[in-house]
Amino acid sequence: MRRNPERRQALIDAAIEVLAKEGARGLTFRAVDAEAAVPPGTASNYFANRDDLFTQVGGRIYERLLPDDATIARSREGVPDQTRYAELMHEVVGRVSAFNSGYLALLELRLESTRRPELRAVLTERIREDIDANIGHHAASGLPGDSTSVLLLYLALNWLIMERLTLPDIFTEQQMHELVDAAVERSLNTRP
Amino acid sequence: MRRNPERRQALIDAAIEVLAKEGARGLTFRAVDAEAAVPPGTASNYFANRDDLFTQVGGRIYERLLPDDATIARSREGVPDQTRYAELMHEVVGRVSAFNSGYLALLELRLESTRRPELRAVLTERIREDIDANIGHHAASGLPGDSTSVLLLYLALNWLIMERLTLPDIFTEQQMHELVDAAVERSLNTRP
DNA sequence: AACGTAGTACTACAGACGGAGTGGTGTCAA
DNA sequence: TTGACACCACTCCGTCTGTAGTACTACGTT
Repeated sequence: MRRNPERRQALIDAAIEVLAKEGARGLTFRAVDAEAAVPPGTASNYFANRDDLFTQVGGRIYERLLPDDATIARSREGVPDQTRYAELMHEVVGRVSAFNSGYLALLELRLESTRRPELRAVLTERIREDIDANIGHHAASGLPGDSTSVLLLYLALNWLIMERLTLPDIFTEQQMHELVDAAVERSLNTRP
Repeated sequence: MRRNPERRQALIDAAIEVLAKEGARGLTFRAVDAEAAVPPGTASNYFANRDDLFTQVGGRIYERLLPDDATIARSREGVPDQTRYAELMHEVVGRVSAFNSGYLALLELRLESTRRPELRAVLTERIREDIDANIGHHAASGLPGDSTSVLLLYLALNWLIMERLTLPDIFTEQQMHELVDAAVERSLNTRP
């Protein structure tokens, strides 16, 4: 088990690409080696077995999907109102669906987690953290809408991205844009 | 290419189970043969190649996820109000997540459709039909809420089922129940 | 009722591919 | 000199597709 962190990260990034391109079953040591353009056998030195590979990718992939520091900083600027919030959500949807392979890989991992308890445990933890962070962030912003609003938004936007990435002809760009706006609007403007 | 429709259907059903259990890459002729408990080589006689197998499964799986006639009949009874509508949505979520392997198989197919244009075409058509039917059905019911409401509900419920099937520990049963209610409520009670 | 034919179920096999794992070699740094 | 690491070669194993060939069954014909 090798310890070179840069190389390990590069291998994990390669694994994400492989997941998106070939699916979960296609994620093998050989495929990762090829994708990362390292000599065959390298990945085998960094991960004990395929299970370990899945788990490590599951642990890191969420970090790659989160906004970078610059984006976070920008998100804290300005007055938090509905327009601002909608902009943010567009940013999230845009960023996540731009990192195409990352989200597809996450979907593959979710399905694979049906068969791998360790992977499921890792993903559950990461995603719960993310959801809690979103709820907390929203509460701190002082905008209307309770945690249920945030969750409904979370649900809708996730499937919207899913739809865009897997069956892009179902909705037009225009429709998707409107759906994001509508989701934000209805999330914030709740009836008593 | 054999023509026995019952046997073909049985093989497709077996393929759905295989998809859910083993993932898209695990869907092979041999695996289908084994799942359907028929001699090896049988599936190979019913589908020209793997691509054909995927496409045929994609064409049928949606039928297995739709409500049966009895459920449709019941759904037309009673006065259409919000309570009734919520019941219906609970029925949908319950039915679809009860047919566990069917929905998982559909998710696998969606991901696989990234790599198979024919499959993508089939799925796109089926899903668009379903969405249009839902919008039409809702419009005919006379309940408040426009097509955007229906779409947002569609998005949220789909991801909710996804969450329940792949990472069941993210939300409690209680939470999921509340989310369905909240989604219906907010979908119907829109602000001008 | 016997027969023939077509469609289908089943079996077996050939050929090929790809992946896991392992042991070994060269190299660089402490 | 020793240890960690990148890199490479090789073997074993499992599995997949496609096809050829045989056995069965149902049905129509005479």
